[in-house]
Amino acid sequence: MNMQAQTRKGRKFDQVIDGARNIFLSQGFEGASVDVIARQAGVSKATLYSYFPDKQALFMAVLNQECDLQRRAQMDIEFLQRDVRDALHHLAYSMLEFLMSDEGVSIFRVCVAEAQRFPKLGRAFYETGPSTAMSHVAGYLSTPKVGNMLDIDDPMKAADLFMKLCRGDLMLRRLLCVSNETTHEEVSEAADEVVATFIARYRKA
Amino acid sequence: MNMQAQTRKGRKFDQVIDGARNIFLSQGFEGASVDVIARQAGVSKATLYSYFPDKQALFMAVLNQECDLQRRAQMDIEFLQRDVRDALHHLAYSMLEFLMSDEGVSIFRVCVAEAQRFPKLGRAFYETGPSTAMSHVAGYLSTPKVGNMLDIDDPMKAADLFMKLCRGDLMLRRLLCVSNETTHEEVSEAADEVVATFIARYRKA
DNA sequence: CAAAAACTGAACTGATCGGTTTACAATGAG
DNA sequence: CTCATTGTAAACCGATCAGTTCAGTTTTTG
Repeated sequence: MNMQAQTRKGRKFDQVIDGARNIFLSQGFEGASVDVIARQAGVSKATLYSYFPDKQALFMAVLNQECDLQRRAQMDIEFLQRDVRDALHHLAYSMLEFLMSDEGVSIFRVCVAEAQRFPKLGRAFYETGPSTAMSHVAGYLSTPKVGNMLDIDDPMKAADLFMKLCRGDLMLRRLLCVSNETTHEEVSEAADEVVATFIARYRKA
Repeated sequence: MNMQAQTRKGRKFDQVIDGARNIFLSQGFEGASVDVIARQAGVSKATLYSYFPDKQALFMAVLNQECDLQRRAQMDIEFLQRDVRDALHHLAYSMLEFLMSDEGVSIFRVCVAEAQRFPKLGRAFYETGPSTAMSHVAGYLSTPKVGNMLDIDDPMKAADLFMKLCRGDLMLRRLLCVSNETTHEEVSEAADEVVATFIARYRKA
């Protein structure tokens, strides 16, 4: 009967999420007023509140959608086939691209900002975001192919290192709005550096 | 005539800064109301506004004081004397201790949170905080003593790596309020890991 | 002591915000 | 067509907040 599997409740649901996403990511949680979100979404405030009980629930919905998207986009299986060095570079590059993107920076900023007064949010973000990513990396690092080249005893610790290496001065400057532009060359160079350091740490003795 | 070198303007100046520090670091910038700050400082709101033109200026004053304190506390020269490995460990340990402390986390959180709507703050924090620290580390890494043991061509890049290595999963969990407790052993272990990786990357060929 | 400077407490302004309500219009399925 | 669902616009509520004002008190200073 229904073309869509489930129209959540009404036709405007997606508009609301999209509008909220826009405003939240550019203004933060406190900075985003519900009136502005409703206007941006092209929806009345009453409609918005018929979908979500309050502002926090709306924010959580946006966060979940965003993390889902990122998770899906990451980790195309194809790269597992490549040479380990190439695969690591690809992995570092795509992770850096996300971390440095407007979306990545915004969502991280907002979650860190609100974590104290809204702990459920911090935890949700950590688990659907960085923690999941780290597990994926650890999974790859446990592969026999990697085991041939590197001597990794604790894959989670190694994955932590790998991700640490991606979060450097570049990202700090972005988070703090010191410099807002980053070239693809800079990113690729940074990815080189990540791989070099990672292999230096874990190469076979 | 005056016992103190300079009483800035009035007697209550320090009270105001201290009170503001308390509230800002625990509640964030938006979350801290000026009335609450004044009450915490034991000062009338009128007095507070006689020292600072507005809430942002007050926050900047707190930030500057905080970064000054941390800068002064860091980098005791004594550690330069030690064995390089020990010195690096000491450096990593004290940096980690600060990054994981309530103060360190709070100030970082607030600055990241407000950087977008208050860019001057982000820049000020970056420069008096992480950037200065990185320069200090780079300075030490340029030392002949270090040069004897490690092969560092670009000290700033190396310092960036060193600091990256300090900002791992542990700190992420703290920032996002996933886990609020960290033992000294965990920190010391993390410092070991920092040093091991750093030396692996830069040891002489 | 006397005058100037610093401070107080409380009321007040003007604005914003999250969330609710109400009276009404558009939509869409049977 | 009919009627329930879904949506709208705007007023409204109660609360909070940054910043000001002012009449009066305390502290400092000379």
